[in-house]
Amino acid sequence: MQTSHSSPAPRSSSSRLTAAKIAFVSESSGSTVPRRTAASRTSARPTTGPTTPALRPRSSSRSMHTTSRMAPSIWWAQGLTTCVHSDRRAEGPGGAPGAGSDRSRRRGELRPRTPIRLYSPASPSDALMADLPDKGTAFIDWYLAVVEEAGLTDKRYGVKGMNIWTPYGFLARRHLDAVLVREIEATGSQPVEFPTLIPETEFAKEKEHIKGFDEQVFWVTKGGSSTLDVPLVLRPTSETAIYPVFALWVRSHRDLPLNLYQIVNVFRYETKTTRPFLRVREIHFFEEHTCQVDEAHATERLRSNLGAFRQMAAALALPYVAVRRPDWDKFPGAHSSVAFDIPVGGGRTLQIGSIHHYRDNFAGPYGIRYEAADGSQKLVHQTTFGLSERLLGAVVAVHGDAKGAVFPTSIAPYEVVIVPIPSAEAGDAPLAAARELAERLRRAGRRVRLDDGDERPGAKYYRWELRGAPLRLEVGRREAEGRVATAVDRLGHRDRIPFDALENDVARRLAEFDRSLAARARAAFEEAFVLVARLSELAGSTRVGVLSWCGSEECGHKVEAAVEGALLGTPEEGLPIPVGEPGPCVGCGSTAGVRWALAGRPL
RNA sequence: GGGACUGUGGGGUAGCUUGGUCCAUCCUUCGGGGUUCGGGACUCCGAGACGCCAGUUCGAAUCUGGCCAGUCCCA
Repeated sequence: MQTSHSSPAPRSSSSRLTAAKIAFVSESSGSTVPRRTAASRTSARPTTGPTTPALRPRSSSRSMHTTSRMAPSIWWAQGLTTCVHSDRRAEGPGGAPGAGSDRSRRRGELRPRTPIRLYSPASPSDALMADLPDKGTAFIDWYLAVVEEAGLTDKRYGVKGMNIWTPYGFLARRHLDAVLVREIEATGSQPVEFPTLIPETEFAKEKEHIKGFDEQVFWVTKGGSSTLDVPLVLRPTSETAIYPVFALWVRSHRDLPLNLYQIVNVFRYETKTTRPFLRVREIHFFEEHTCQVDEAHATERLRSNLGAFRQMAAALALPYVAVRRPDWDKFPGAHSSVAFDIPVGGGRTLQIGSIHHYRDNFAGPYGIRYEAADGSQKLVHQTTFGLSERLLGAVVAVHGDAKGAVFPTSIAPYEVVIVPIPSAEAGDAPLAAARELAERLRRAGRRVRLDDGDERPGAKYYRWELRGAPLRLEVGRREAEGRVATAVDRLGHRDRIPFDALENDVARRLAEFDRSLAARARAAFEEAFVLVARLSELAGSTRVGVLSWCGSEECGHKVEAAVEGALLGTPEEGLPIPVGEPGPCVGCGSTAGVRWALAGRPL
């Protein structure tokens, strides 16, 4: 099919430049942000030229139900004066369902509508709350609505699967990257960055690897109007970019181990439906590549990676299972692969990272040899460790709730949001107090945002809950006079924080919030697995199945057919339910070589 | 790879079947003014769209073709 020459060049680059000029004014550095700068006033509106195809909204039958109101115009870049308010029905005259003409009714039949049950309020006060699809019954619609309405991404870009990192999403990503960098460097890995383009001649050296990625690569075949002698691959991952150079760098056992990582964008031509952060064509990718003296050291390196990931996942409060993938689902070219899977509800799972043992599969074709202490020439054993922006999607998917996103403080764009409550009688006091608190928290190293926009306080509460800010400080007349702030965390815990104890109490509240968030995620995680003794129990299961498996591919495929998903592999770490010895294989009844395995439906 | 469907302001929509009453409806949004502010404020004024290109026609958002973009289903 489209293996070569598939470069979906956007039509009108000039119109996209216009889009790029949209002002990104205020999401930046954390603290106080002036309302409505001159820049935002003048450049906020994209020009509506005769044709701006790249900016056209994509429409779908689904999106009409989901990301309705408050789509990301650039309210997030302004003084945040707009509100999330929605008239809940959008059914003024003419909007009422069923009131259309014959034609529209006919069309309604033609267009299969995803039945979306809107969040059903549990109490009258909740009725005003979330206007999001229900997370439990319409997960993907809920997810899309949250990432867009929270201002984490803008997918209105002319290339499918290539979305825009808006300021709020970019900040979250930057903090996420910082966590990854901190933990991987703690294990002695060093940063590098290799080029984006790979010559076809290098790309083609490892057969399994190419077979795995061949259908997913974007090709660069021309420079200007002349055809390139050697076509270039836009890296779908960087093995083939890095390993020819490793062959130059590694000469002696004294050069080993070589532990390097990079955080770069990689490109994969996804043909299926794309989802922001979860399945994209331009991937924000973390990849560690190492060379070790032998297999034992490589295994040790992977053990170290497991430890690093444990720390990363803990920082994100994400419970996960480390699962050894079956042979037919290994990374292309790997000897073995262990993936990190998380349940995201309804029996669905999401792979949020993986580590791979290559043995010398790549070292051979790429000639990565060293002279050992005894003078012999040996091939290195290699490992890799891969993570991506999916981690951000996972944070939304796991922690998010009926009110929207929820960020752990480790990667929250703003840890603390301060909302002043002005009133005629209080005058400037609330705002002055809010400024004081913001400045002190900023000095204390907190990421803080003072929301002094024009909206009413309640609108700001809803917005920052949707956006997932861990802690909100409310400062009105009472707080200003009593010098005690009202603190409400994203899980609803309410507290009072004396101005005098601000820095310490905020730190304590944030720590408590993180613990609560982790506990909530952990509780859901523990409910997400179920022991399964028969294949028939897998059909329609809303949990991840834990079953006995003989290890054969044949039985593996039986399992996959039964779950209408995948046999994820054998759990090695993190399975939250106690299991004893595996019983007979659910596929063939054999008791020889049985091991536990997980069956789920990858998202 | 095969099949089906959809494209109307920033977002969601009405209008399309039967072409004219449409310099396109309503909600939201955006800009400006005023009054407000302890859980999604109100008000006044203003702004913004028929995916692109051809064709049919006196006349196209509406019909036809191609293209582009997107969605779903099957392999």
